[in-house]
Amino acid sequence: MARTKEFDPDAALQAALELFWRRGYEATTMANLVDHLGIGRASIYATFGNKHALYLKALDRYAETGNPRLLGELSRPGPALPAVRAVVRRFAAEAASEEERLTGCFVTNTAAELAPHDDSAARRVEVSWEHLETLLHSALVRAQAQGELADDRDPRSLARMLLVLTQGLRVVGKASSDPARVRDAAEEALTLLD
Amino acid sequence: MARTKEFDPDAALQAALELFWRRGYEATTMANLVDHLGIGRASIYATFGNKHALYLKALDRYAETGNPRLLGELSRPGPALPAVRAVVRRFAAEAASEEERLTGCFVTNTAAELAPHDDSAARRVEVSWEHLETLLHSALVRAQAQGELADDRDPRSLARMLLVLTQGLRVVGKASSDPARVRDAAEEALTLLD
DNA sequence: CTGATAACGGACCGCACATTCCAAAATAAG
DNA sequence: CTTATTTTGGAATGTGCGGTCCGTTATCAG
Repeated sequence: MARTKEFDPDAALQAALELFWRRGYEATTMANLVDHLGIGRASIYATFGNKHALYLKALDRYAETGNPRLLGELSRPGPALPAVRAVVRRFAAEAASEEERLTGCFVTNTAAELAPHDDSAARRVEVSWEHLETLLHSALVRAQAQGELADDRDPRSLARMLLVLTQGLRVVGKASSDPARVRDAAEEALTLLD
Repeated sequence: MARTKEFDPDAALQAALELFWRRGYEATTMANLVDHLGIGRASIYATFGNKHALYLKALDRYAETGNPRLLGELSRPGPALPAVRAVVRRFAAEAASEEERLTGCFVTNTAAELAPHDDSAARRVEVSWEHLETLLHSALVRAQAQGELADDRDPRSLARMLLVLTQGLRVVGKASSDPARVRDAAEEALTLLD
């Protein structure tokens, strides 16, 4: 009946995610997207709506595919505390890397750039954080049940503290040149789990 | 010899700071600045250079005048730990407030929005963080000397951890609606000082 | 093969932005 | 008072943006 699409919408969305992730919302122009996705302007609009809608779709995709392996460790049976430590250390390592300077966490970036004046973006950020906090919380509860964590510790506030810390790591990593700073901060926070 | 300025450059800079602080760099237009400062476009350019230079001057002003009273407590003689706790709690309270959603910490905002692709802004952010870390560090060293903090704790990594945490508080506060989250996170982190 | 349909690329549009220009106004020195 | 000098507000400029339009091209049903 009609001509078929010449590009893979899924791959295009992934490419858009990469670009938004690296440069942010405002700094990414439609011309950049046309170049990077390798498809025509009109096709982008026909497929994804407008720039804002495309950004939200990219954010959704990031949230869905965002490191399922690492976070999966948090809910795997067995010792829970090592998984929590691994997640925090991973955040710190990424925050300290040179590459981080240019990318960071897409959710953190969205929180800082869009959340204050964009409700639909803020909602998604909130969902992501809620998700991570819940994952950390249940891992800590499990750790407590398994005797890895003292009974007098509060898993809820520990999870919140780790969540806030990870977001801080990403922000500090964006402008701080000294990798030791984020590493020290993470290790110090992890002593709360001893 | 010539006509005198009709406005106070210092007050104008303060007004520019307020605007940049509330809306960020990109979202603030020169037209907004003209309205808010109450002076003409040409006068702004003649006095401050261009938009970017004005932002940097506003950032410098923020760093100079940024809450000297609160941070001054950190170096005042007497018990040091209560001052550290007060600073962290202040950060948390501001991050949890409704107003925070719209302002946040100007340095944190700059780190997230400009630092990745603006070296001169990144340098100033780095200086501010270095300053806060140093203040916290020397307060903790003093606390240790005065027997308020156990000798086996490391003031350097504690200071770094608190610095990263405060930045995380500001970012999370920007998009998270639950004030308890940042409050719990801060209190949990402060138990590291017990 | 044929025609209806949808995707394609690139030209195009209106707008908003940062920056500059200019004529009028106001000041201070002589 | 006169004149040189600077400020001032508003108009003008040029650029780059997000979004749309349209002629062309490819696909599929019959």
